[in-house]
This record gives sequence, C-alpha cells and structure tokens, in this order.
Amino acid sequence: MSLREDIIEVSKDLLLKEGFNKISMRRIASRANVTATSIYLHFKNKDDLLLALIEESIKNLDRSLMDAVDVSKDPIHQLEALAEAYIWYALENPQEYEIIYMVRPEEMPKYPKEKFQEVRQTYELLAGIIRDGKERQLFEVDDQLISAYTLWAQIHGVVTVVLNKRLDTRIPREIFLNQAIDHIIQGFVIQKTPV
Amino acid sequence: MSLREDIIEVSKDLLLKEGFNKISMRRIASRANVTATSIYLHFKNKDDLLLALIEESIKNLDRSLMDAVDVSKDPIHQLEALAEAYIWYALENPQEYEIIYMVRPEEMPKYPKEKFQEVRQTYELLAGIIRDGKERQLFEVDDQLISAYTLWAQIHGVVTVVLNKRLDTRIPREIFLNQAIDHIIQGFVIQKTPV
DNA sequence: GTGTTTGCTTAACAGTGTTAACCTTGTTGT
DNA sequence: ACAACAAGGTTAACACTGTTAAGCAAACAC
Repeated sequence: MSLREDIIEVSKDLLLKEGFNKISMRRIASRANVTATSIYLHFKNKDDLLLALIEESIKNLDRSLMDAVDVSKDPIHQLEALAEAYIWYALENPQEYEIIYMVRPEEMPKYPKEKFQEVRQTYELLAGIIRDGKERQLFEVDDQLISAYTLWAQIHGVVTVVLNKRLDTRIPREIFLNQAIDHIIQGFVIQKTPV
Repeated sequence: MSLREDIIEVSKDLLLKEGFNKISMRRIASRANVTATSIYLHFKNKDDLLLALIEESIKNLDRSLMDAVDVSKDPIHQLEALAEAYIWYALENPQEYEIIYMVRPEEMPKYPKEKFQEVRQTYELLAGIIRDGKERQLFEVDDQLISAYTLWAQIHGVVTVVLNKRLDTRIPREIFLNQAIDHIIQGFVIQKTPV
C-alpha cells in the first residue's frame, strides 16, 4: 500500500475514533510511522488532505443513497427512501458526514470541480426522480435541478440541527425527523384531496 | 467600558473584518491593549468567549426576525416574511451567522440552557404563527413546536448551502432561495385547489 | 499598618501547520 | 561505469496556537 493511501486510511481512522479536532499532521504521521513533513510529499497541505477525506465520505454517502433507491416504486416513495437513507447515513456516521461540511467556505472555490462530478451524479438521480414525478403529475415543481438542490438543502438542515444538538430537548429525535421528512416531501407533492 | 465588554467588542470586530480563523486570544488581547492571559480573567476559555459572541449574534438575529413579522397579515405571509428575514440576515452577516453554528457539538451540552431562553421566544413566536394558521385551516400540521423547528431547520439548511458555496454554479442564488422558501412553506400549507 | 483581594503581567508548556535544507536511495543518460 | 538527477524520506526551525502557574503592583479592609 502506498503511503498516500496509508495516510488517508490513518486519517479516517483517527477522525472516526478521536474526532475532528484530534486530526493533526503530526498525529497522523506518527500513526503512519513517518514524520509530519512526509505528508506534504503527498498532499499540498492539510486542507488538501481533508478534501481527500471528504471525497471518500461523499463516495460512501452516494453509495448509500444509490442503494436506497428502488426504481420500481413510485417517485414519492423513492424520495422518502432517499431522504431516510441520507439521514440514516449522517446519524450513523456523524464524523464522516460532518467533515463534508467542515472545510471553510473560503477554501471551497479552490476545490477542483471535476471532483464533484460524482456528487452531481446523485443530483441527477434525484432530479430524475423529481422529473418522473412531475411527468406523472405527482409533483408540482418548476426546475427539477433546482428542486433537487432545494430538497437536499432542507434535509441537510434537518440533519445538521440534530447532529449539532440544537434540537429542543422536549422534542424526540425520531418524531422530529419523521415529521421533517413528511414536510419536506409534502412541499413537492400535489395534494389530491383538499381537507 | 469594562474590559469584558471591550473584549467582546474587539472580538466581534475581528470576526467581522478578518474572519473566524483569525480570532486568536493573542490577537484579540493585543487589540484590547492587554495580554492574552487577561482574557481568562473574564472568560473561562476561548469557547466561553465564542459563546458570548454567539449570544450577541442570536440576539441580533432574533431582533431582525421579530421586526419582520407583521401580525396584521395572514400566517402564510408572516411565515414568508420570517423566512426572508432569516435568509437576509444570514447572507448579510455571514460571519455572525456562521459563528452561531461554529461551536462543535461536543461543546454544546455544556452551554447553559437559560441562555437559550431568548431563542425559544422566537420559536414560540414561530409556533404561534403556525398555530394561528392551523386554527384558520391554512396549515396542516401536527405539533406546532415540532413544526417550528422543522421549518427553521429547513431554512437553516438552505442558508448553509448558499453560505458554504455548495450550490451548483448553474443555479442562480436568488432563484434558488425563492424556490426554496416556496417549497418549505408549501410543505405546511393546505392546497385548496388540486391542479 | 498588615492582610487580602483585584487586575493585570511575564514566562512557560505543549501543541499546531508549514517551510527549508539535507540525506539516502534508486534510476536514467551518455 | 560514472555523473546527474529524481523520489521519498528526514531533522531543525519558524511563527503561531490555547492555556496555566507564578508574580507583581495598586486598592481596599479592618
């Protein structure tokens, strides 16, 4: 195994077991049995290393989402399954999820766009489901790509609130999540029977 | 002015003008014409200082929201006004907004609950609007407090995506935000005329 | 006037990301 | 075969970081 892969592996392990603020160049290096400066032979700087970790996390998340979709079902249930899979992944792998959003915005524009190609694939999948639902007159949406981003942003918000422990202690987590998913999907659905 | 207030003022200024990662104890101290250790006479540690900043930001955000609500209007427009005010505040004061969510989750439980009382006030306002809309048969919601949190979480998600520059470059910011607000509120509204 | 508290200081510790300079190896060009 | 070079690592150092311990001077208490 190359040192580069070794470093990534060690970093992931460190992130998982010790948390984000324990990831230092020297700590990573020592676990990989090299010195900190060696990392700079394989990564431009710490952000660059973190971006590699982010890439891995995004890949895993994407895999989870892809697996969750059952194309034989109707778009509404597909959306529900996606939303649940997303939330499930985030809550089961908090560190891996959080690191995706940990890199400060100022650093983001430097991140090469090609790397996001895979992410876009998932968006296209999501946009596809939405377009399908639109054609079947189940969803009322304008632009399906924008809707895909809107949907994801809302789910991300819900996840963040739970992960960051900002939820009111009076509200049980599961009830909140279920109701949130309901609301989010409801925002797209054409209601057939007005109450 | 007391040194404590001075420190907070300097920190806010530093955060605003130089950004989050430039806030160091020594830098703050030097701008307040004291040494770094003096800060520890007024704050337990750096997190404690940041929490004071968060408090201030939350207060400002709350004020903006309170001012945005026109109780004479119907609940739907009140929600729209709130959502717009929230997003507006976040985009106009990115650093002040981001710092609210910057403190790592592990540190959150230590934060005294009384401090969140003011925040809860805003939630109660939001919950009140939702209850009002429910009574007028405009909204279809279960528990209004949960709905309030759901609503806020969704908006927060939308804001985060924009602030963190995670939005697809093909999508114009304003269109995204407007459509997101529409969707979010639509999730609560009972649609009278099925298309 | 001695004792104590208040508000600050200096010095130091242990850690951070990052760079420059160096030292082995193995590979390549002639 | 020998010089030149590149790969992949090292040590030492710089300029920071948050935080603690010890000390010092002025103000106040009795």
